[in-house]
Amino acid sequence: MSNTQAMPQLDADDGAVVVPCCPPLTERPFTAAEAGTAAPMFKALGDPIRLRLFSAVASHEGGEACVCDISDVGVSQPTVSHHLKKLKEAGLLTSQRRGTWVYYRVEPSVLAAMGKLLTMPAA
Amino acid sequence: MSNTQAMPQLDADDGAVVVPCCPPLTERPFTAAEAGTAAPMFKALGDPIRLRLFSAVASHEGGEACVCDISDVGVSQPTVSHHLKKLKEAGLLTSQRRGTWVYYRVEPSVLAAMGKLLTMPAA
DNA sequence: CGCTTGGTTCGGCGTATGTCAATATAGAAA
DNA sequence: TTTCTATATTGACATACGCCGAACCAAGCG
Repeated sequence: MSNTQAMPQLDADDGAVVVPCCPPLTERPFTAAEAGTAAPMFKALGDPIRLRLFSAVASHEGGEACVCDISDVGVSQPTVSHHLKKLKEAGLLTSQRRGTWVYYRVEPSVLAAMGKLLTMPAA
Repeated sequence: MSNTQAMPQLDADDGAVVVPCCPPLTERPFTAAEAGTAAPMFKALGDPIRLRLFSAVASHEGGEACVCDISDVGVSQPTVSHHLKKLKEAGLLTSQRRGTWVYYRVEPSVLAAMGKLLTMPAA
């Protein structure tokens, strides 16, 4: 599972496909395919703990944070790890081990893409 | 359930709290309270069917659509109704009965608020 | 090597969620 | 009123999800 081979369209670590995705939600009705791509990103942010973890990483210096810096969200450490994994699988975060610690960082392009989805029709 | 009394912070129809909510996710770590408020909105859009329904309403003329216009998303009629209810409870949609038909419309302020959450730190 | 610290994975448990068929309600129409 | 159409609600079911403790892996240190 944790082989380090080069894999196309995958993040440096593992499982974190980065896609451009979809027009604004208000532009035209989403197709099933578009919804299937975009929904998991919203879903990933749809849990309070994950939202806090994501915000903690995103607001951290350099858009990057060690797990140890953001683990204080009121759940056990395994649960934190589980949620970070979900965020990574949704393509919102990437992870990198540096020595003893593991650092998570936001995927800026995905954040921007989600922002555009919620764009209003030019007022 | 469908009493028509004036209720503070509640939508005209029922259960649809409209809140301004939270700074950008990247500004500072979300508090538990902020996460508890914002997460349900993302959660509501975290299902492909709901995302399509929401997009269908949002992209419809006048940001409003009859249920009959958007029900073709591949699930049964009760399921459509169920998802629309969820979107309403999350404060993303409001509903209004006009004669035989029920019209759903987007809550523009909430859409804008979610967009701001995903704002990047001024590049 | 063994020990300690940081983090992930596993197994299980209780609850939430998505779905449908069946039924109920709201209006319009006959 | 009876009937028909449009939508909502109920009840049941299978699956997904969030959570924890226990066990496990990875890296540094004696």
